[in-house]
Amino acid sequence: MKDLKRTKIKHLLQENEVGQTVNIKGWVRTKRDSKNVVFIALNDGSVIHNMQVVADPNRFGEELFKSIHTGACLSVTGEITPSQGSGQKVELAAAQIEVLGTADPEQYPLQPKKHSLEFLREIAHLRPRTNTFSAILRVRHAMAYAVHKFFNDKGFFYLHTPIITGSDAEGAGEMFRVTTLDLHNLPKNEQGGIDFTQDFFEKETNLTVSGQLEGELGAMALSEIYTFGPTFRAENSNTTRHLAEFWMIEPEMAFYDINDNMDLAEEMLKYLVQYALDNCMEDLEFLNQRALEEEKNKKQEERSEMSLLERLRFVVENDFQRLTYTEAIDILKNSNHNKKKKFQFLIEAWGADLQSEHERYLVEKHFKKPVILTNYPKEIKSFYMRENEDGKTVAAMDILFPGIGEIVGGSQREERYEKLKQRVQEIGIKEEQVWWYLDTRKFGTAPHSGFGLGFERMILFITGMGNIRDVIPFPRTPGNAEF
RNA sequence: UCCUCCUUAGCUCAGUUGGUUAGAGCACAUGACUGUUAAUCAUGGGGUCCUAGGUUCAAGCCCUAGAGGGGGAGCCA
Repeated sequence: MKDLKRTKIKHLLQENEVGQTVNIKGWVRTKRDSKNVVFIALNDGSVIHNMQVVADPNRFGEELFKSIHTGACLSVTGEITPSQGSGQKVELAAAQIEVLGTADPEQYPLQPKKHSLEFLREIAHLRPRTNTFSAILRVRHAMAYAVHKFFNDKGFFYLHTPIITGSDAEGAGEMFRVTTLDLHNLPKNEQGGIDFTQDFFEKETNLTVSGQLEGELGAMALSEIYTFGPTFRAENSNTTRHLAEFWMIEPEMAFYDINDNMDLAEEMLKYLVQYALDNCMEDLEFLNQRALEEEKNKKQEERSEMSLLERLRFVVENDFQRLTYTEAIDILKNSNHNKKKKFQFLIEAWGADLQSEHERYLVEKHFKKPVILTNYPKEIKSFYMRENEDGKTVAAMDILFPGIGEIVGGSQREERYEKLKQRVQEIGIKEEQVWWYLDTRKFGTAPHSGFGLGFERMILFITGMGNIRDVIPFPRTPGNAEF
């Protein structure tokens, strides 16, 4: 009996195994005892539900159960039987219980009760053992898998772009420096600056803030590629939607114009949501319930009109609203919100960057659905975006989601050599930094497009969580790199 | 980085106008209970009131500074 292979709880709850003798291993969620019977809810992370272990205390002796508390790890062997209670169909009648690891209840911080997310962040090494975080991590896994499946099925190639980069022209924010120099004794060059020729790469290097530029190199050979990897921003951003280390998905496609780009992004977002609905329903139902409980603590006007599951279905079933920046400015300028001066930043003239209050108004109040904004003024967008015929806007597109804001940012890339070179000069990027990027426009250039999707922002939307620190196992934010 | 709010038992929180020995629920321990569902019932232990300084006869409560955390803004994905 000792050599019985472990069975996952997910399997036992799905399949009819009544009468079978099986072994399960997992962590104790709760223990309830009375004189003649002990119930232990055991969870192994394979599924959100627990297996109820039923044991006769007279058979095992009192001492065994005194060492079993919430958090302990057990190996239990016994027969799967129909449950007499109403909470579950089957349960495990224990014949053998082995304590693999105890959890001293005076020290173990997790209790069978509701904990605040703030407290759980302080014990991020243990929070995967809660229902909420195990559900999030399973959904996160499923989404990562679905990203690869989506692109693979479309014939895109997964391109591994570098994490250490020697280029600081990506322009997406402050970078983390990578060096092996002795920080207490830095070598100096003749000008009195730091002599990076003595560094590991013999030049300044940083952690990547985007794989896009390298992604374009791949698209100019393989036609359609995507990247999916960690990205680093040393911005001092303290918000519920920014991390210093996050995961980004960046497809890049030759021969796609801005409209093809939007179609792909919308199709992908819908695919991911549908995949979660098809494959993660038990976890989503739990998260839906959790979100409903949380809503009760909010003021009436801050509550969302739809539940999490309703929001997910809504995204799949409805087309995203597409409009240009110029149209958006008109809507905002003529809105009662603007006339009654309810915006902190009033919309007055064309050319201003949209504040998050404006984006929220468009998505949550005006259209009440995901919005794709296009053709922004070139002054407020990046150098590599393709200039439109009007000479003042670029073929950019941002997808805005309710509650999250910008979830996708993309554009048709400037494929004309002279135009791109001119923009590089205007912005003040040194040509020797991006010569390889300019080469793609010199040799066999082609119209192409791409976008970036913040993976954690997508997980925020799908799980209904409110803080990005709760949808990544070990969040990195300013002042915090614990665990 | 800016604005704003918070910090009291392991956790979630109450604590009146500044006034005696700082409370509750959960958790934990002990006991009871013939099948529970975050079990229930009884009893018990558990406190650097974030830190430092100040005002006062008297500070958990008022003032100053600092630390940690939440929310919002900017930057963006």
